[in-house]
Amino acid sequence: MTSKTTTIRDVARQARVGLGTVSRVINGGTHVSTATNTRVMAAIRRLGFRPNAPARRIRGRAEMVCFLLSNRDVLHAFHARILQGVETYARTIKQHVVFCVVHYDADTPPGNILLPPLLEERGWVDGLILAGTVYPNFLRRIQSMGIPFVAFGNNVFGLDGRRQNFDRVRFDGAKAEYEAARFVIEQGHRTVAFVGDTFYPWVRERYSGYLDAVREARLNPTAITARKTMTFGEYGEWAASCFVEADPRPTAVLAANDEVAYALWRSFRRLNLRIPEDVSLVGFDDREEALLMDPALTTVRVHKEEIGKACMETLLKRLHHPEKPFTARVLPTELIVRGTVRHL
Amino acid sequence: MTSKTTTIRDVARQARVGLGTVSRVINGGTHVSTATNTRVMAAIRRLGFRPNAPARRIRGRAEMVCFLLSNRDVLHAFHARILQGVETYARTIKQHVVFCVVHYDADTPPGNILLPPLLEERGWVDGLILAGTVYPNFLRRIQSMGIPFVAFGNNVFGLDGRRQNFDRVRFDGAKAEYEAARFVIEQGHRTVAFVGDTFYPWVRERYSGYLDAVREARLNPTAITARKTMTFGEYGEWAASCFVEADPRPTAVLAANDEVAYALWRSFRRLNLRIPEDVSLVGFDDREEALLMDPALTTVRVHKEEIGKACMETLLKRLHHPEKPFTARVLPTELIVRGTVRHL
DNA sequence: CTGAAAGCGCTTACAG
DNA sequence: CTGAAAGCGCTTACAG
Repeated sequence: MTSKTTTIRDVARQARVGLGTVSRVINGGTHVSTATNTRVMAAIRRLGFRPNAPARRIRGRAEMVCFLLSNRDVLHAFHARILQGVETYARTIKQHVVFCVVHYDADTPPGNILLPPLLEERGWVDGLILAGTVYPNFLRRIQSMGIPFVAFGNNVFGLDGRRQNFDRVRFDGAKAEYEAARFVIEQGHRTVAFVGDTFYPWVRERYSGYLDAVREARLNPTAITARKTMTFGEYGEWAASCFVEADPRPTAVLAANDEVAYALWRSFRRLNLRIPEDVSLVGFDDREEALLMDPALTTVRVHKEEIGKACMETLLKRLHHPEKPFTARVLPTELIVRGTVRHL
Repeated sequence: MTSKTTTIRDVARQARVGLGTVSRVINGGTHVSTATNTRVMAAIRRLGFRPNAPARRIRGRAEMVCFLLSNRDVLHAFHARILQGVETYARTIKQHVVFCVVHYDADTPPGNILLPPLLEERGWVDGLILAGTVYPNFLRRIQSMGIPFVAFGNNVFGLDGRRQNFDRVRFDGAKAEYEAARFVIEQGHRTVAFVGDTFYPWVRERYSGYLDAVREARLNPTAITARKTMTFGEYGEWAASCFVEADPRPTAVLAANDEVAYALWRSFRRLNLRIPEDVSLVGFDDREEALLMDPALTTVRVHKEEIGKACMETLLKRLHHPEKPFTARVLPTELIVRGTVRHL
């Protein structure tokens, strides 16, 4: 938009050096004498020169990675926090990150999945961070692009144990839920329920952790895990109505995530069940809803920013060492005890 | 990463045409005979050729705009929806949009505000969409970059009436709040309060609409608008505690936004004030919290996706017609009547 | 309509 | 350490 953009050529003329020298200065000033370096720097400053980034990119300078969020209509706060982690870390290491969203069906053939123009076109990004829900068809689509990527593993479908040819960052949902269930049991609860649609692998994983803890304590599992095509909120409401009819009624409920927990909380209140006096409640994720509840929700905290940072680190390693074996990094979680579990 | 990237040159050889012809085909195929066009297309398909985007960008092809979100720690759902609108619309017109965040203090000198690398460097983006909180110093920083931009006007500080030399998209907060207050008054309420820190221009605007309606009805304004350095949630809690002591106690409260409304709702419940039986409540924004409340919150809906789309449209017009006068587009709002206002 | 050439802004060997 | 030249992958006048 400026009438005449100043280029590397202008700087070279101004500083009375060759084009290559200016280029070297821009790229760190190695192999340049201090004298010329300062002269060139001065010229750059005087002319207000700023290198044209896309031009540099042609030759491999200026790395750029893409944070690709799939199948989230509203930008989900959970993933937004992961993105935040990516951004923050990228800044410190002078990496560029662009954010893209994509929507697709689980049964669309890989070739028909429409990617954002920034990915469809070649040359923009060097690598990908996959967040959101990743079905196998999407994974294949991405793999066919032949571009390095790392996935937030908890949301990937069809990963069960099989050896995978891509990098992952994840947390151990089974272990986390096992610990949450242990905590509830230690508080004296004997009828502990789990609520969550196990169609989703990340719910299934949490469910298995719940089962481990309950069986270990020689209690009977009471779970609502049926597949239902409804939102997590609706699922919680539905589950709450099931519980009032249950006999014995659980004294504690582990919700697959905070969204389900919130819906349970609201529904229980409507049914005149007080929390935690009548029912104890534990969530998962530690999202915004957890603090909106009253009392605040006891839940499993997932360190979203850390996940973002780990994704970026993993991707960078891959970019610089394409031949190394694939990794699956596992991040810790943390049980946050607030006010929704009663000691019996 | 592919061993040998195929270029326009490979396509030209394969199709037995010149480089220029391939370029023309890529860029829409005008001024090319149907025969050559199909031959080139075939070659492109066979070779799996995809043009290198940054290379095209050097010469002005491939437009790219930036959605710049400022001073939002967690990606605020409100702005996320605006971004969604931008993305969705951009897709239909084959525009690229990159998302960036920036953090700064209101009193940092413009020159010292650190922008994301994607903006600091030249050549990446053609235009900017400013969302988040925009203080005057930030506005100056952006303007000094000499790059076209459009701002989501409601969140810009220091805009009062003055003629501005940039494009804006906004909604009329005063009119919206006027209508909300009118509605409450028509339901029979005579003591109607407003809660919100008028330090924020968008709150001040809503407050003025509230005042208009109350005065028009010859009622006494009862407002809590003091400047407090706390979150909106804390502000709501604090305001609730003020109200229980007030005499006469307001029968209805207009909250500056849904976050304040949620805090009021929770605080009132703790104080054993039922909503809407004892106090009626109206929010603003129609964010996620509105539906988390029980009963659901009556609030003013802001069409966030529409704002995003309008921003993109405005920016594109500016990009293609740099000389046209600046515009301030005003989008409609909508009062969503749910369950928190009682008919007296 | 089409090819050959010059050019975009930068980087990278290549000599010195 | 440094300049002149060739090159990155693409686009844009320029002839024809």
